[in-house]
Amino acid sequence: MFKIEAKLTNGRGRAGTITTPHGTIETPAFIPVGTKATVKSLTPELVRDAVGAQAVLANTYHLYLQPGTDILKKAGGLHKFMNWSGPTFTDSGGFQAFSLGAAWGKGISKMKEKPGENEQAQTRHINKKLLEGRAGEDDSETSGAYAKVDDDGVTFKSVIDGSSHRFTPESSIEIQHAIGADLIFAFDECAAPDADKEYQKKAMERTHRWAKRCIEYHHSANGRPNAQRQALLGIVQGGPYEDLRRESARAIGAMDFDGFGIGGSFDKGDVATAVGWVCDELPENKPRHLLGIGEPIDLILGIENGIDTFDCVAPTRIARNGSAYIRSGIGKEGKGRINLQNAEFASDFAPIDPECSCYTCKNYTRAYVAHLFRAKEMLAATLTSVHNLYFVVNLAKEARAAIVEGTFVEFKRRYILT
RNA sequence: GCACCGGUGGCGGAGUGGUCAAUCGCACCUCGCUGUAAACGAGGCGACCUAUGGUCUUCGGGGGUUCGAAUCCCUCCCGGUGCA
Repeated sequence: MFKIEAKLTNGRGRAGTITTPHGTIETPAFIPVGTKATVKSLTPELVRDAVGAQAVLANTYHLYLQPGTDILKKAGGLHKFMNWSGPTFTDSGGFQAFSLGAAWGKGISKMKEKPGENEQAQTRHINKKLLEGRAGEDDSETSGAYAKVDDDGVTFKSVIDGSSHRFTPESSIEIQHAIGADLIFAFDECAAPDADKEYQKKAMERTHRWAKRCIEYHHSANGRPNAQRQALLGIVQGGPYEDLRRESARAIGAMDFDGFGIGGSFDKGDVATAVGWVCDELPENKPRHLLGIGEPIDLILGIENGIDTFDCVAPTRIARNGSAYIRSGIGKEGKGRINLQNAEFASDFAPIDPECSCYTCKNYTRAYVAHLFRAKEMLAATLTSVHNLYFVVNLAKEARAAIVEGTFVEFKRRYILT
């Protein structure tokens, strides 16, 4: 299923291929997120041809709520339903235990500012939590407005209609079998970045127990049509702590998974370090997916540290919110992105990124896209999403070529000014 | 010509003697977004200063009443409606 073609001599990175029933993924690769069986604002044809994506990743929780498992089955599975003929992933729904649970309403993401790095941001979060009376809530279980975790599974409220639902490792895998993606993820618990080490350990151990249950259920489901064709990836947790990360990678790495996901919360700016710990412990002959991480700088450093595939909502989300990636400034004082809604771009008739050769940059100007945003036209999101996704997809492709050709150092230097 | 209603910050529109440099919405200016609760969220938006405070100038123009006016009175200008 996974084949390594080339490796870095002075790093953990590798170039390879993941073979699936719906085609091959050349790695490293960026996988666009299509949570509800759609990459927001794009047609599958744009995702394939304009973006050049090899695979997409959908979400079990969201598809289970809407349109529901039965519709996916009747449609003949995710591929047919959304008219995407290439490889697909589904996330297990475990992340929603975090985003709809501990993180709900707190304005926090899984990326934590390192202490002292941005005290204002930290203070803002704390104040927000105090204002909402949430500080210090919950003890043994992670709970929030829409999700509550216990040892057996997670109880959810639908964000659509408030109805109650429950996921367990078994039910998550069962639903993922019905959806029929080529690569599916074990059901895990993503602990909040503000959780203490004790809780991170607890969530990690729970994730390990759930991992075993996922494997058992997956392997026992021989009668089901999709099960044997689907690759099951286990998820490493452990938060920002090296000992937990290594412990988790060893435990998950020893289980009978087809590949691995690295999930959970990280210290901002230190993702690559944590990724390195994990990849040092994981078996080399299976693919590694970094869940939910994918800013350009993270891609470059993640690839260097042994990641094969990435998914991330950032390219499409910031696109819809008016920001576009540009090559200059990545990882340095420049931000590596521009906010097209800033006044300066209203009459800037250059392409979004002068160095980019995507469909948007070849045909449209910053001023035009800026106008679309101000006018609240849908095309703004489409054109900017095409650019941002092309940017990260292409970045991973360039990295792959650089690994194969032995020019990764030069590749890295082109983007990151050191 | 007479009568009535109305003129508030870029726009719309609150306020109708002190707690008003003036609620709110839009626009505008920034910032943030990392397994999508997200085409979203946050902050700013008269000027100046020895800034968790102070000073000055603002509610069509001018004048007045009052300790104090966007708010009351007089007058002028402008807009709308009605009657001749």
